[in-house]
Amino acid sequence: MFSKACEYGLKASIYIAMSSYDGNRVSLKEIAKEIDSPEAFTAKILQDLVRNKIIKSVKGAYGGFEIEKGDIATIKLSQIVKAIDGDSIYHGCGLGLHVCDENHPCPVHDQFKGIRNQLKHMLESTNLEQLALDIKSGVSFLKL
Amino acid sequence: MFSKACEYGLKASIYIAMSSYDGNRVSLKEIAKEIDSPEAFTAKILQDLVRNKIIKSVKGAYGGFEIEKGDIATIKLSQIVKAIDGDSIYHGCGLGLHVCDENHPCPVHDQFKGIRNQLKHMLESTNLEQLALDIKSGVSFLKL
DNA sequence: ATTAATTAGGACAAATTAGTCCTATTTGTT
DNA sequence: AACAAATAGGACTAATTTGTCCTAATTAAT
Repeated sequence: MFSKACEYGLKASIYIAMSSYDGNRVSLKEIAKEIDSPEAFTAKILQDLVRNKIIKSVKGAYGGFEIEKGDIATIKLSQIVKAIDGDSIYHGCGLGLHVCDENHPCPVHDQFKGIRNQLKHMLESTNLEQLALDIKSGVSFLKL
Repeated sequence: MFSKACEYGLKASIYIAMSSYDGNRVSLKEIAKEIDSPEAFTAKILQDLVRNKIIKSVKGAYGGFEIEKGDIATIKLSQIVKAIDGDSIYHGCGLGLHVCDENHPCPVHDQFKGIRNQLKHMLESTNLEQLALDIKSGVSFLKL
């Protein structure tokens, strides 16, 4: 569904949100450890999220990654997915046709429409705070 | 969502179904042309579908691919997807966790569950005949 | 029998995605 | 000023997916 990069990006964002919620800036090393991802690869993805202004980075000693407290509840999964995988997941045709719309639908266009819309809605209505709180309360997990 | 191989496999299957509906066996060359896919690569995918007994092949002159008429309406998209991409699309975790279930859910487990179920249901309830007839009647298209 | 049309399949090549390594830069601490 | 702890980023490697090419096997028609 999502690329590996996107999976790491989502998990990392959730972890950063969780820490930032408690006022703790976190290092790449800690993030990679906690979400069980390759460190250097995760670094690239975080750079990407920083460039897209989804998370903030602070260089130097005691630096790391953080999300401003007030932003945690406003960042939607859709922003992260779009930043990393683009938005092909929304308008992309299920069978890979270059043109596929109401006027010229692929054979599964209608069947996919509902699913894509549901996915889109889910990504646009789920924010980092919800997910971070679930982990803090032990309801969900970021690794294993 | 699906791999390229799976997209080609689905399109090819639909095209073969459509021809078989009219009693016409079709060659690899014709299939690749009609679904706009690379010929040799498509050959591999068709071999796979033959091994999985989803379509039938006939070697030699005047040979080609076909689906028994009585089978066209019974072949579900889910069988094709499973043969080519496996069933990770069903149980695979949205964030790539190795373990992700009700007891140990990832942060987006619940959000994804609905979408995956809808996708599963769609693939299991859509058969090749429906799709082939839509194309024959000009309602949907296999290329462009 | 020979030929032409066709699928089967192995070995390879190209493209994309995933991941690593090294160096530069920044910044707080001493 | 020097050092240590961090992110930034370029260049590289590895793995996977996508795609090609060639040869073998099969089969209908002549």
